[in-house]
Amino acid sequence: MKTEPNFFEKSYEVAKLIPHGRVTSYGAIAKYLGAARSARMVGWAMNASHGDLSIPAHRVVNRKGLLTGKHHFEGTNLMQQLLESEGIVVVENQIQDLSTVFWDPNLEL
DNA sequence: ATTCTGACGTGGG
DNA sequence: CCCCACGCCAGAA
Repeated sequence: MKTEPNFFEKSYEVAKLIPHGRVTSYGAIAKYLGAARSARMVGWAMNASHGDLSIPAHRVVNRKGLLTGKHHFEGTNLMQQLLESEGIVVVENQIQDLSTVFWDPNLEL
């Protein structure tokens, strides 16, 4: 692989480490990986892991708490449905009380 | 090789 | 908080 496999590997690891009922941002993960400038690559990693149900990609949103990636999931509200199923309040693709449900790997780990 | 786009983030206004 | 511009890396056309 040309790119650092550790980047993707860690992305999956962190995603799996996200507690139930919590969410994090791509930038937080990217920063934890040491690639804060490549937050987009985290999203790309999630896309690659899209086939792995063990990776709760629905718990990963952008820093605004907006479900930007819901469009990549099946249907149109699967991501929101999953989040609400975990007790997270979501309105119009926007996570409410983000500061409460937010989970930062750098902070918690 | 060049250009654009994209599950993003930050800084200035 | 919003809007605008730039940076960032990887992949597709």
